[in-house]
Amino acid sequence: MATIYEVAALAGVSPATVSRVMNGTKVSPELAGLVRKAARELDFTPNRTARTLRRQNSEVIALIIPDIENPFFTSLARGVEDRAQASGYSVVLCNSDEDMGKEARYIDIALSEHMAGVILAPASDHSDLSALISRKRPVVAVDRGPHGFSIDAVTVDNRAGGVAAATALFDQGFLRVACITGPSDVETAQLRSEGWREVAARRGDGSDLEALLRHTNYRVEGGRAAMTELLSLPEPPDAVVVANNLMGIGALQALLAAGLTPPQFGLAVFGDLPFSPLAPSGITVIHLPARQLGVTAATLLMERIGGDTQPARTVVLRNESAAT
Amino acid sequence: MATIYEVAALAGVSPATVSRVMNGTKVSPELAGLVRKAARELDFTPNRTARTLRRQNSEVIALIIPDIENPFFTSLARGVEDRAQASGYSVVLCNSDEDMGKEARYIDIALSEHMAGVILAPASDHSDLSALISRKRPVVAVDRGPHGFSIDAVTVDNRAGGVAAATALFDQGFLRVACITGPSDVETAQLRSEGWREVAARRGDGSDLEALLRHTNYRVEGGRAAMTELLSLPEPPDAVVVANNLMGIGALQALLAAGLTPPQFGLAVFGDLPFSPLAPSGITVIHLPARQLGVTAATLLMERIGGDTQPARTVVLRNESAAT
DNA sequence: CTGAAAGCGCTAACAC
DNA sequence: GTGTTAGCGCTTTCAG
Repeated sequence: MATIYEVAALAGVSPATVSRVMNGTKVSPELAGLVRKAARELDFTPNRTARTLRRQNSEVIALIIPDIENPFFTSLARGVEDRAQASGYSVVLCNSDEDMGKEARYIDIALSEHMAGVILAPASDHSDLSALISRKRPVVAVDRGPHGFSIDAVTVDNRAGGVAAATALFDQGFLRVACITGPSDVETAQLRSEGWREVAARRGDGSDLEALLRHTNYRVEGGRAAMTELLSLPEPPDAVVVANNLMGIGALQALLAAGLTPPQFGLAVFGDLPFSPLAPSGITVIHLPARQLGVTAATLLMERIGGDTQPARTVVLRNESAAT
Repeated sequence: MATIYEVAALAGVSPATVSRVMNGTKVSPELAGLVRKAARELDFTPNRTARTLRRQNSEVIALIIPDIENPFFTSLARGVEDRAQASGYSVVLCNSDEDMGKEARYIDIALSEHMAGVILAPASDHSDLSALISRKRPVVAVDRGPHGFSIDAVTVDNRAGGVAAATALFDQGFLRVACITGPSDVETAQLRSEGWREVAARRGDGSDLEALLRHTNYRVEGGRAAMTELLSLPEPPDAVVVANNLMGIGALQALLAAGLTPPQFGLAVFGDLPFSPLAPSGITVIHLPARQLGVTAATLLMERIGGDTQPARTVVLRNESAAT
């Protein structure tokens, strides 16, 4: 792998001049020509490692998400990517798999590779961002708040979404509205179920709410299992609020398997049902602006990378419910 | 950010000793203890950039895929990740977006960050891997062959899949079987449609095959548009082979919109229909072992990184069709 | 077993 | 406008 010195030698100039033409600093056209020719001949690729070491920063940002197989997060990733590319940054995607250990490892990599910044959807409420903070690296939390750390964040109003979902179901005439939500140490899971609880406490049939609440993983199987469980209760619910897209699919599978087709059984889901061949009918979906979350997070990050030092901001995006 | 020198000073040893402790080389227990204590106190994180510059290689591999929003590729990514993590490597995911320009940029980054290797699903037949090859970096192509470059590859038998798909449809009694495939410069798209053509030429009703073939992008909208077009033909088909999962969903949308429910209209799709709430009935799916493709590719890459220099291998995974 | 010192390839003062 | 040179932080001979 050719170095700047070899290029310099071939072009008959100093390494500094080569560096200058590679970086677009002013150099006389003749020399620039020679350098470019030499670089081409040697198939020269600048060594980013060396450059990063010297400059103490790179042009790549890390995006750490908890589930790369969830279309919500890939869509968010597209948003981040598009925005970052527009500013000349590349983004590398890291899958924490809802695991704080893996998350910590990726944070470590981002840090020690001197990446320009990181955007992350924390794997848990206890995610440790202190390494990022203490080294003053630009960070923004997305989808889930940065529990206990004072950094930029962009989320949606999950509690309001929970309220809207439950309200929609009660308005449709259902009486026993259950709730399937995510892990109890994940913010979105808590808030969404809290929204549901608030409404259910007021409008429910007075039965024990905790019996109608299920915490599970944010996956298809989790939703299916929880739904199956709820259906086999002595007094089963007649409707359910499901806290994410994947679990929504699982719940729907369980319902259909039991011969219950919405709106025969009430169903409200957070996030769009991905890749549905037909517009889901009889299902209330709380639309989550995934891509926009990504774009916004990237925008905030770019500002921080640019040197913005104002106090941490939290931006809350609107999520419209769309009953269908 | 603390350096090895500061740790050394605090521990009263040389930088070399600190380095040794951090890397697990033999050091007396007393010194090792002192070093670890100092490192902890200073919240020391080794600088990977410097290490990589010095060692000329890193412990991260790049995975470049053409569409991060396609569950087939995210599933493949999980396979790569799991296998790589098992060997102590981290993987960063790059989305080429079916764009050779972006792809080239990511290859460049992988190269100039001295990543240990790269696995990529080429954006096109003309993808330029020469930079990787000439620098002798470990590379393996996955899902799509490495057109014209002699490197390891892992694929499925796409032509056979096309044959199986078309055959299944004719066997079901359909007479005019059309085909919706991907971009004409993408290998999988070509091979899958070739498989179809071979069968259709033999068993079709003798009408012009090219009129029944559509090339489009590998996306939902592409599939939907192409299906709509086919349906509006003077002599529309009565069945269709669709070359990927996303287009399959689009095609299904168009069919349902037209009031045509499989198996009323024949449908065979490559790749599992993701996140389907119910097992698709009346649809033939050619199962693609996405995760396994990833695992296998990562395994080959790990071998190459380990120094294996045998001639380039191509491994072809089995893809079973499952009519349902 | 430990330390000194020479770079890895690049950039950025600082001279000229 | 261009060249010289001193590092960025780490690993790794090479001595001791």
